[in-house]
Amino acid sequence: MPPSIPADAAHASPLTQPTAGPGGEERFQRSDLAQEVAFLTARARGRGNALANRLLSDLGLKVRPFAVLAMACSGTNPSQRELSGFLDLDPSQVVALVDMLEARGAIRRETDPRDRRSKILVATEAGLELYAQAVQRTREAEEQTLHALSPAERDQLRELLAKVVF
Amino acid sequence: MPPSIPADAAHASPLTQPTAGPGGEERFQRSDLAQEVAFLTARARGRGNALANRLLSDLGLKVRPFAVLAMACSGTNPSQRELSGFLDLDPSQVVALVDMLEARGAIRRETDPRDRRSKILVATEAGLELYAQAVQRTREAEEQTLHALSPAERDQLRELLAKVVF
DNA sequence: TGATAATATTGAGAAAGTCAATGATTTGTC
DNA sequence: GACAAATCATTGACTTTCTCAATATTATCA
Repeated sequence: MPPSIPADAAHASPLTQPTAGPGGEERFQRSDLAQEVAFLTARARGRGNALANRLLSDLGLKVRPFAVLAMACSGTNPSQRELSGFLDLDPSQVVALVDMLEARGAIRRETDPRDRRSKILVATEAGLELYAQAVQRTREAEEQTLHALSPAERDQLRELLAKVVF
Repeated sequence: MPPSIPADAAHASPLTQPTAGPGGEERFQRSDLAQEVAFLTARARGRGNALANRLLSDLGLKVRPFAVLAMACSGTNPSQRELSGFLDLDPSQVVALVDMLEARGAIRRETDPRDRRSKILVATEAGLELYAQAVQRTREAEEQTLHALSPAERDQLRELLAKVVF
């Protein structure tokens, strides 16, 4: 067996140290990609989403329906169009989510008297209760997701992200 | 026209001020949901992703393939399994992405001599050039996405997110 | 009044995510 | 050394999510 040192050097045979580090992924943390905010953000949202979905599952909810419910419970009386914009969802996706939550009796559609084309979402009593339960789960998810950050750092992160997206 | 003050208060008829504010979504920014880091993160990644995809489109790339290419170009010699973990993708998704990039001639699979089950990804010359082009696009996307933040704030954000996800 | 635009909705098709099964290979155990 | 169990890449089926065009209803504007 040859000493596993191929002849050419440039970029043809980087098989010299395939799995160098311990066993983890620390090896990748210095890559260009790992420095991109976009990558870090995607990873954070992926992890957070997965955890939140898990914690919400016993309520028969996922993150998306939760967001719609939360807005219906917010007292801001959003229309579906506004929700579509605020939650970055296609109008047709909002329809599906609202259908589901309305079928569960958590929210109601009320046609806006000012503009009878649009439907305003309002929470039912049951919806408010469901939301109260769900919020506990998402708070726990946030707690776990951000456990590496101090309270001050969490506020910092929240404010920086708010600056970015608003 | 009545003074638009419905008889019941609680949660039955919130049709009083459907579209109060100017025209935008400032109205929703004080909702509970808008305070959740998870929501802000999802929004940031959604916006950033969409922009990056747009800027990468003339290279025939999207964010996901770009990430795989970036790791193949990183000099860390990742296996597909490692990529799956690092990028939060199902192994089968990695297969599809690698197939595509390999068909384009941007990367190659090399079976790890230390473990002949796993394949290590390495960039070709053409892949390195493609990556160089692509990185310009993603830098521009990051620039635009984070335009509201100062350089110091961008570093802060990067470090906070890194703490969260690593 | 009539033309134009916006809202919710439907439906179709593409893309992405999830999961189980498989062949090849490695690792651990006797 | 042989055998069982675990791991990697891969395939395929399946579900969920995304994206887009078309439509009926209602508003807005000239």
